[in-house]
Amino acid sequence: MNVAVEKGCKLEEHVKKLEEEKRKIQGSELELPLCLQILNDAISYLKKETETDTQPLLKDFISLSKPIREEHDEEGEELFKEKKFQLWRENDHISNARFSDTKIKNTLEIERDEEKSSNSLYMLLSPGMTTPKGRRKLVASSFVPQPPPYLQQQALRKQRRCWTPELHRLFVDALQQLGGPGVAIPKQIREHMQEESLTNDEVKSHLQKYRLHIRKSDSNLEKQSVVVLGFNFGEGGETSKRSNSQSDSPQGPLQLPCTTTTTCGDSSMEDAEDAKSERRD
DNA sequence: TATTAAATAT
DNA sequence: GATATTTAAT
Repeated sequence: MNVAVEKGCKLEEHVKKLEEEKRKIQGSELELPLCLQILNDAISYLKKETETDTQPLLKDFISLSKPIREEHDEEGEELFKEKKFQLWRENDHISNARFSDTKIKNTLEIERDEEKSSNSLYMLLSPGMTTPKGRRKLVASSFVPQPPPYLQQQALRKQRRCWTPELHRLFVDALQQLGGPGVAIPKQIREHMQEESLTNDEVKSHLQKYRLHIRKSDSNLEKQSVVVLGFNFGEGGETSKRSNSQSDSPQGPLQLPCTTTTTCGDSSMEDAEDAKSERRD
């Protein structure tokens, strides 16, 4: 007859303990946002439970008798697996990392490897939550978790722009019109190209690559002339790495295969040399 | 596994 | 806007 009362007392006691712990970590709210959230959830759940005096489902969520462990060792893993809860890093700097499809895919692959034949609950990790060995540090919930909407949003990565030869041609033309790669700025280039679908960022990225290529060509050229002048007596380093007739030598075109698998042909930086003579920094 | 184009962050 | 870093394709 006292069973219910006893249970209620235990729950209340536990709520008090939780609230006490909550107070303790409230000072470190920024460092432990998730702990706080978990505590809040647990407390409100427990409170509801004491009110309604329903069968405590909480044991599925948190063990009342044992403290929560953040780390677990091999032996304890099985037991710990039963108490799963989802932890998303929200305010952590790591949350800046995008939740790319690949990451989700990789995580699921890890999951599959680890729990192949078990009753398998997906345990998605937010980026950076694995140990160096790839083992999980924190455990996920007992339902199949979905990243919260804001993380799903982050998962969307812009589709790759393919720089077709024509597009590159436009780009180089624009550069020439605008005074060369050293002076032209992405916004002007884009406007000059009059390619509606292009964004400044895309142009910027392409320009960066273009400039890098020029720089690389320059330094190769310098090294070559040093060798020609007979000053390079040192180790066979860079210059011996490729034969002089290679097509990506400063005089020749550098093929930049387009990464898109389908329709895009080769793009190339072959005009880099032309433009080089025009640039003035 | 290394290279690198393109995207994204700083 | 420039540069550094990350992602993803090959």
